Amino acid sequence: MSLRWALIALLTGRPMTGYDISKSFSTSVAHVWHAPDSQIYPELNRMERDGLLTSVEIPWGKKGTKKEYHVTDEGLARFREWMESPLVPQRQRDPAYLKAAYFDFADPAAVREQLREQQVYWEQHLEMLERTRASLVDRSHPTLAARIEKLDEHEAELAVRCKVYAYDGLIARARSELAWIEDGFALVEELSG
Amino acid sequence: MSLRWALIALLTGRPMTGYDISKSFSTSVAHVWHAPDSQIYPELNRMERDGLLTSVEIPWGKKGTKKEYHVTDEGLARFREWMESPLVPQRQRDPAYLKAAYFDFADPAAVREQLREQQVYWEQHLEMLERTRASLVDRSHPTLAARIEKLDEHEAELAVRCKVYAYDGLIARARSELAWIEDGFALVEELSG
DNA sequence: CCACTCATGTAAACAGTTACATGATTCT
DNA sequence: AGAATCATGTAACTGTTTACATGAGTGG
Repeated sequence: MSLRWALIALLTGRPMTGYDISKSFSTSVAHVWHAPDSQIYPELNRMERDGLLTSVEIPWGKKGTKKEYHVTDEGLARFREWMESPLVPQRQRDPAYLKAAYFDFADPAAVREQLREQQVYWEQHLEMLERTRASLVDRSHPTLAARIEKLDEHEAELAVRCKVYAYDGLIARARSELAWIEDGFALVEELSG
Repeated sequence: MSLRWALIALLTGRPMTGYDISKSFSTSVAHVWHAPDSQIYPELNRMERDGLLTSVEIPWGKKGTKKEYHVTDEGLARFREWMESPLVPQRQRDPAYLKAAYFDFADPAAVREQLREQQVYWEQHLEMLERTRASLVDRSHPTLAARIEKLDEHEAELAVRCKVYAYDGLIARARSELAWIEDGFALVEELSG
């Protein structure tokens, strides 16, 4: 259900077509919420049907049109409702921890290899998060820039702080994963030694 | 698919009935992988059909029987295969971060309330993780105790270290969440001030 | 005999993944 | 002319959640 709110959140910045949204979801939004095209387009249609969005047909090329989605008052009200409703704690379901608990069942070399892969992944992820955080602070981030255009300086500052706060959480998580992976290398030495 | 491996992982400790497993999944295993009864029983049947488990009918009371599941060699081999196969990085999909990025859309009092709830949840969760970690270190944890009975002291020590390592990761994550929530309280002061 | 635990599921709905499908437009 | 991008999906499948269903055994 959160996909719905992630879509509204994005569209409060500026109206977008399904394609624009889909591109955002494969870049910056993906840090907070991932979804493939095949989930986005049908959900946009359902949201329009439910009155949370309206769409404007925009000519594209000679014959084609594209649909630009706008958040309705109803959509914004529902978004606020969700924002203020209690957050249900996520159930733990991360294969990395499950595997770690049983590292003694696997070949230490294979474990080391997996740790290396995870390390590369999280290092790249962390770098991306830090780049995005910087683009929020200096307000060069395109979606943020579009959003804060409509706001006064005080409101803009608060909007930026919230986004930076979210990224700080993600960055802390990434660092914590990397520290844990580092400890994993020490553990695997014991397993093979 | 990881449910399957979580089930085998648990059953490598000792043979269990569906009910035992289901109880484990609502207590200690839930720290690493959550699943409800309605997912566990059908999966056990599929795993038996696929030759990963065998079951022994055990009389229960006067008329009834219960099924005790044992991991087969095939099951153990497949588990090792999974353990040594690359770990696909989890896509980010945590409503807490999505909400945080848009805190400026919500009433600060509502945000503060949610932060408090999250704080209570993570504090309790952390306490439970630390209790479980302690029971692994002193080897009083029932599933672990059953598992290490079959092992020599060196192997037992390694098995314990792996489980402790997994819990250390979960504990670090919980602490990181709590620190982030703490920062959230500071942020919400700015939003309402 | 009543409540609780033990025991095992089914059914429907929802969320998410993977693979496939198609055609127009713009850039080189 | 061909490649890349813009644009929008459908279909089949897997995984997860929620609600419901049922009955035997055990302890007070």
